[in-house]
Amino acid sequence: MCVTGFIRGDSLRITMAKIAELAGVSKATVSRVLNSSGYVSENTREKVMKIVREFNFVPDARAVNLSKSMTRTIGLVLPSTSGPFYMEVIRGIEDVLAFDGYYMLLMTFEASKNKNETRKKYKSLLEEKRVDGLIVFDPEADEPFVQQMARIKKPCVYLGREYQKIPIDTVSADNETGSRLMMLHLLETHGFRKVAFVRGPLDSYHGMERFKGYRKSLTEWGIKCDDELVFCGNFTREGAEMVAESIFSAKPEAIFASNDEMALGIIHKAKQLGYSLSDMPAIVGFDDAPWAEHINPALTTVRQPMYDIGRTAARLIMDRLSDNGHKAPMKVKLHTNVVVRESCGCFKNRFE
Amino acid sequence: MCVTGFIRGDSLRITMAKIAELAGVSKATVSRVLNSSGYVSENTREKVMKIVREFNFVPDARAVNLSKSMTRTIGLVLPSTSGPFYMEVIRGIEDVLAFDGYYMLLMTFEASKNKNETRKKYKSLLEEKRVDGLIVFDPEADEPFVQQMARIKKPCVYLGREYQKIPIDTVSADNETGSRLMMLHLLETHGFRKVAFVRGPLDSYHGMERFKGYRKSLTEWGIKCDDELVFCGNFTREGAEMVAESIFSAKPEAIFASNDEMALGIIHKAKQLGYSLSDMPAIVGFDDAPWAEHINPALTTVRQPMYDIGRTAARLIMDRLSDNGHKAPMKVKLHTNVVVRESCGCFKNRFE
DNA sequence: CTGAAAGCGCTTACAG
DNA sequence: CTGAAAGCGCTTACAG
Repeated sequence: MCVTGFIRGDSLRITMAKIAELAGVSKATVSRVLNSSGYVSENTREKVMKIVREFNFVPDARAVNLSKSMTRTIGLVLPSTSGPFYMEVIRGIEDVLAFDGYYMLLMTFEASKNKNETRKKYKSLLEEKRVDGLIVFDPEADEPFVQQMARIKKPCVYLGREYQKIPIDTVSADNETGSRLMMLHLLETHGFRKVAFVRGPLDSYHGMERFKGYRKSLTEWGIKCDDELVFCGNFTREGAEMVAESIFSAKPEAIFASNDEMALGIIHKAKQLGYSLSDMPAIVGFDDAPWAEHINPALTTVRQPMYDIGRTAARLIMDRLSDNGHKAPMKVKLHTNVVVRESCGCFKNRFE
Repeated sequence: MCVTGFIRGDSLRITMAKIAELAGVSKATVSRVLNSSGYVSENTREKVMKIVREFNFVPDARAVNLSKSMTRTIGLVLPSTSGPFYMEVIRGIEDVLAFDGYYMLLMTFEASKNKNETRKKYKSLLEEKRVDGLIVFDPEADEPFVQQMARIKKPCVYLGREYQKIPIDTVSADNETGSRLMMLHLLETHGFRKVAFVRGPLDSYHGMERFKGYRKSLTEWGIKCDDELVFCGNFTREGAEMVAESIFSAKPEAIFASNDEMALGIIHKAKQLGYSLSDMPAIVGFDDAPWAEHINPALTTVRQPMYDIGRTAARLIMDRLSDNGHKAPMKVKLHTNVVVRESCGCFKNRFE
């Protein structure tokens, strides 16, 4: 059986109409066979499947999407892919999406110069129905914008912040408490009293949260927050190396860098300045970067449950998609925890 | 002007037909305005845009895709997201896609148990026209399967391998030459003659390539390839730690682990066994993992240009998409290079 | 159990 | 410069 115009196995231009014609049935029947929906006699099912296989026919997803009014795709927006742990978020999300047969559209802020352009772009992902739902990690998005996102009334969860006043799903880790847990370790376990803090960029939401935790802890312990012990960084290693000397000259017992990159820079500088591992002040970070356990001394830091954040967010989206019930927005908050290694002074110099 | 059934700003159920009706023109005209295609009088353009803005109308991408017969989406398939450098590939690809206004659909092997299932899935991405093109990093895909991919006759580039006999675009880094460059460094610069090699899983294509480079170098230098110096690993740190002791007892001058994870495991074990940094044999890796420069000693390793691989692949796809010329498949091969740090013996113990 | 027909929401020649 | 109409390739009540 050779039909003019088509080559077997060439799925390029074959459509359901052709399959129907060749099988001697209607498009509706082919559709039923392919979707296992409605009744089809075993006989015609066979007949149809034979042709389908012969031509390796695969329905056009764009047409299916339009008809069924869905896409089986979830958008994911991340600040970057190179960050230490965004990959964990992706993994958490993919695990649940793959299970439900959904696809993931990935977009980052990295490739574009203008953040607001990127925001417009991810917003339209939802508006133009290119995705059924959206997961966004954009902690610098301001409230009016997030309000707009909420008004689209499509499944959308923001990661990393709570936006308490906005009716939108969020999943975040408690950065402030993370800071406080670290301070607890430094103040209680080690008995330090003079703890320096290296801030991130002042417009960073998480940087702010972490700093708040530091200050509140000091207050709780009745320690005055000394401005001389608070330093400005920009979350980069280089930036931290620049201020490292002035930090050292303030003679702190411990240095709390608000991310691991900066902690690394400070440790590096300390070595350059001739500090040995044993007389270096305690230096701790935040994030638990993939290399944090490998550096020398191994870095004590705060870990955010990135995988769980991704997983929880994806679950939330899937729920919204199936229930389509108008449940109240959820504000999920996950725990951070301190990963104790060597750089705080615990287990110091195990192999030396 | 309040139209029944619609709330301003509610883009949920408004379609082009409604916009046309409200603006008192035809759908065709609205389409022309929105796409800036064909002639439209300034007057009607204004009229239409006013309504469009008022209702925040965004055309349904699914319908556009179906009509225009495209999706502006490229699929990307990766072994995992947690690997050391896949993120670089993503970044390279995204940089060019974002520039051309394309979207990226990401899929990994990680979330699924069965590799062949995943292959079927990414193949259908192209068949069902969910994406316009596909970039695949799946070095374990066998030739018959890749043949099938080639026959789909849609833009598709395979990363990491050449598949010389198959007419399909590929972009890969030269792993074998990478190994040889490393061996050159070990043999020539350091004058080592007794170099152990730790293989990856035997079914790994890259593992094979790297091993070949090792053997060829030895042959070239007239050194007999001693089986006693070749060890089996599985690309994991734990696996390497298991064989580390037997490696040491063979007393090699240098140990070439065919990836960084294994090098790390061996270094770790060496420390545990009491080796000091100065009497440890040279230990080098492959991949340049993000933490490779941070460990102690800093790891000498081979670097693949992952960003360039991604970028090149995306460019290739974009070209295919615009030209739609039937140019011959391209086999792009990029260079690897040795990153010299401390673990080979160069700059040993700078800060000690 | 099966088919004719309308519909999903756009685009694009073709007339005028 | 603009509109009527066909088309993209499916799905889905509705009849029978």
